[in-house]
Amino acid sequence: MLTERQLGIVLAVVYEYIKSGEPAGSRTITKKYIKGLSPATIRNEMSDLEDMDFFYQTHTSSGRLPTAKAYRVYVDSIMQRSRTPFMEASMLEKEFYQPSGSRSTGGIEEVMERVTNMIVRLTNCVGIAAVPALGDIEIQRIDFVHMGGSSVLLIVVLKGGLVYHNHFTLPYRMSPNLLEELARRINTIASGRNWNDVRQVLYSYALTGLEEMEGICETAMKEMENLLILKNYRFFSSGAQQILKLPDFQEIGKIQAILSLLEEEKYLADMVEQCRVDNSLKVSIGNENYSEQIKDNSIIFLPAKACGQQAVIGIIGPLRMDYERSISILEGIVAAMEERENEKTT
Amino acid sequence: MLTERQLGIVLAVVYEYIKSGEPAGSRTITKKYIKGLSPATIRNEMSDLEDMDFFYQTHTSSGRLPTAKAYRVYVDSIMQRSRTPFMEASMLEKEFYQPSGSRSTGGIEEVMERVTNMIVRLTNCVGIAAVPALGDIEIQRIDFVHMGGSSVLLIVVLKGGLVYHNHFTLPYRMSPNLLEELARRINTIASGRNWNDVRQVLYSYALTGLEEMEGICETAMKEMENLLILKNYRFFSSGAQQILKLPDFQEIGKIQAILSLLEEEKYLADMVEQCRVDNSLKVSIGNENYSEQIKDNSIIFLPAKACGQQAVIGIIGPLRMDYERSISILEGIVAAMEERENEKTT
DNA sequence: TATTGGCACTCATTAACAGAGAGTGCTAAT
DNA sequence: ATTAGCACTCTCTGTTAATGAGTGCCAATA
Repeated sequence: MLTERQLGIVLAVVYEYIKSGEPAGSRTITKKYIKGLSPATIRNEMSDLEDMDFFYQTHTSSGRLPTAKAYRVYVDSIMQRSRTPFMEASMLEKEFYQPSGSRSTGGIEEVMERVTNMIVRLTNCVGIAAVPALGDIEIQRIDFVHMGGSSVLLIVVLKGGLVYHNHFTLPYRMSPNLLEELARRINTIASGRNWNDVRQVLYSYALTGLEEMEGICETAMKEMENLLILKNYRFFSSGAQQILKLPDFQEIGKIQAILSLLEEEKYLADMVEQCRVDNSLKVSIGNENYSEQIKDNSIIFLPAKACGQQAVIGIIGPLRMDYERSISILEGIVAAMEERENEKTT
Repeated sequence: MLTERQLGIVLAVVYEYIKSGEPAGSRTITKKYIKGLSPATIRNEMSDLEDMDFFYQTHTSSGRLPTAKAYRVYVDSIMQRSRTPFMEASMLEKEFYQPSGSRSTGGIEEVMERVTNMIVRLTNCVGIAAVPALGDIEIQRIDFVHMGGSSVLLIVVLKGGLVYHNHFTLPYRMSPNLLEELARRINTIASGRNWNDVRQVLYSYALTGLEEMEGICETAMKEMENLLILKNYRFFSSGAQQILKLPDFQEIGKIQAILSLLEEEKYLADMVEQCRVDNSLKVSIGNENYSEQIKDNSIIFLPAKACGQQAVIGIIGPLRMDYERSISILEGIVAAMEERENEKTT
């Protein structure tokens, strides 16, 4: 569909624009990328490519700007050729081991936080990390804390150290002792398994011999369901401050788009889900995104492992981002995380 | 120090600027606020007031803009005269009772979140809520969750339902049973009291009969100290998105100032502390703030009560904010919170 | 002595205009 | 198929002029 030369021009224009931030003109292309041809030839090709929706112009005589379609071609070409591993990989490891205070260990939450911070620092874009599909993660412990009256605090600890908690009210008062008994029963069954596996059987088991507590059990179960299923992912992100410095985000509207994206989470959740099940790198460019409002942004997600859990790390940045660098940085971090995982288990 | 008329002019200029956003000229003042005098007279006064540092001009022939000093005079005058209670108070109550899903109750965290959201919605500024001085809050429950090996998850539940958790590593491996025993002992002593009261005695008590666990106890105590003392306040905030819409925040730099203020927290902590001990409304205007970078912002804090705990709610907004409205909204929310408190205990 | 009217002056803002520069599209020549 | 040449378009910058809001100052006034 594209000739060799056309492909070269597309790649050149995208590359030039990523590096310089300026629209690329025919002259620049002949000088820097496709030597031996005259600007006029390139112009003709460019005109064709514009018809094919790879380029656009801000005005009739400006240079060419790549469309999302062109970025897609560019990213695909990057992914095919082998990337040079991120050079500062050694720094990554150090980062992981350098304790952020006195406590050098830390559960999955701390790892995720460090990862996002690292991404922000290295890319100046917004870093994201997510632990997906809570229902699939082994339950470590469940606790009810009696807060007085019929008010109860539910705490769920998942394997890897994710902690969720939520307040709820029981249909009637109950004694702390009964509550403890209930927690013990639930723990006996649920601990070591994941919620999806036990949700069906848990209710009847917990109730055995405590039939008078039916209402309470039901409420408690519903609450756990809320915590683990409705909140399907746990997102960590940072760097919203950083992007304010980027030239691509000098418009308030764009910042707003990103902030609301982070707040909504549901669009991200879709992509994270895809990345997780396919277990492969995902790049979503501009209007390929689900949400209209972030059509000026690109999102990259990569599967990773943290504290024995599946996880996904990624980055949100401008359409015009250095995809090659971003991807190899993410790959470097995933590798560092992997290494850390292995070391832990030995 | 200021004549009656001068005071009137200062108030008029601030008021006019808050309402219109435009610098106030001498003519406007005579037309809208101080009738019966000619613009020339006002000009003379204004010139004097500019020398006294109440006004400044963007250029030699622009209208007058209020300085922080003028805002201070204005705010002081507002605080003296009685405010009309916030009319939409009924809406506030509804808000509190309207459940945000199916669960209508909720611990202090949910209350704080609702409060900040309410502030944002009503003022279009950044809403803040803080639970201060964790060391003073009664401890409800302490838990250790054994995460395998020597890795432990510490969970602390405070009265009102604040939950803190953190991972740490013990100096050597230990059995889950011993860990449970330790937790039980600590709970026996600490539960129902605050950390400041028990920190001294806790260590020796917990150790009695378990001398071989000295290292573990020490680590665990240090970890609790970290959680409760180093993190002296728990801040909730929202609305960073909203302010992007405000005309005062069209400059990226200003947004950045606010975001970093929210992230650092330590400047806010000082003010919250003051507000808490004095138990009174605090307004910090522009360069009265500790931090240089937020000299274009004002912060208002008001003491409040939530779930039996002392709390502080507040708002961060532009220098040019509607102080009167902001304050009465905050007062309205505090009143609604109070009412809710009373209802709970009956 | 406090107030006022009058006037010159300053500065921001806007529009209109011209020239330079970058880049294109088209056409005719190679 | 490629290229050189040229007209054309559009942005960007700087200049100029007109407008208008507002001040500062001074002399007149009550």
